Amino acid sequence: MDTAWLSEDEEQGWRAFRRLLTALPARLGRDLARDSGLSPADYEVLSTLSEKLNRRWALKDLAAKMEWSRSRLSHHAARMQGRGLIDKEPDPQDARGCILHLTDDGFMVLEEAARHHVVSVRSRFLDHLSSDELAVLRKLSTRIADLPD
Amino acid sequence: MDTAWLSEDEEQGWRAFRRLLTALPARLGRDLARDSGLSPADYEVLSTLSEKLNRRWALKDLAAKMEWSRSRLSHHAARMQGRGLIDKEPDPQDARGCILHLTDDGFMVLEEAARHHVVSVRSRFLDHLSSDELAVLRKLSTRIADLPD
DNA sequence: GGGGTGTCGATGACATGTCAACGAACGTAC
DNA sequence: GTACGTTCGTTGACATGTCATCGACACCCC
Repeated sequence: MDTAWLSEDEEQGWRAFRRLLTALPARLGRDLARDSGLSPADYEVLSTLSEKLNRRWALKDLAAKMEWSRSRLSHHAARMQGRGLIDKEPDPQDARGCILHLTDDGFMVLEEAARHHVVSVRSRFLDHLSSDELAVLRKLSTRIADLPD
Repeated sequence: MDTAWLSEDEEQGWRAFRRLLTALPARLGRDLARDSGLSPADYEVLSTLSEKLNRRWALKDLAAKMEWSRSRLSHHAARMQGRGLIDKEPDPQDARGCILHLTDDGFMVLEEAARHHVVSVRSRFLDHLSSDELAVLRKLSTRIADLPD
């Protein structure tokens, strides 16, 4: 039904890719939870925060960078604050805003998680691609992700 | 952080692909909801059910086919039954089990949804790939998705 | 400097998914 | 035929995500 008006090649390609689209994130997410007790969302927040020099970021900017809604990040940050991974401070520049920052605890958790995560990404993904395939994948991914929303 | 021990090429490739991994399902899901009022999960249940000749499937078999947990499908099927998209019957072969079947309503909703969905998959994905790229993507997707869990 | 407009983060209602636990029914071995 | 372990679908508690709404504040323009 799904692919009633696709050619045979298109249908097979789309089917195969759709399987990857569900299986790969599920596997990486399971590895992450097992190795570090983090959800993929936790990991994304921590790693994005850690990219800033002072490990601080205004909520709205972090949300924009990750392409999350402010609501989603507000909910998630509250939970992560409860676990001591990040802290929240008032923004001195804007009394409406708030600054999220990675705690030392959060940073340590992230470093340990990253060590495992890289292994996971390799063993479940990168190790099974030739460099040509990776180049093709990168080009096509960029092209499609860059399409207007 | 994420990619601290990846080569430059690996990091760029993985980053680009990760963007696709989140952006594409989000866009297709939005299209689906807008065009048909279905969630991606709804659509998957309906289209998988419709593949059987009699549009009937034991819950456990449907769950296995879609690689869902029985719990997830039980929850989801209950909601879809409430909307009249599917029905639930006792399994004559096994008094523990139940048979899900696509209602006429559900089938009509699916047909309309599929019409739009194909357009969506084309315009957001297939139309932007050469046939060579699609072939590469299919091969690599199959290889990676087929890895053990 | 005051008023309208827009942005910020928080919140509550809701939809969805996971997990562990459960009772009922199955199937096998005795 | 009955006792045992397994499988079935359901359920409840919980984690997570969306959306609409809100009060507080910022910004702009007069």
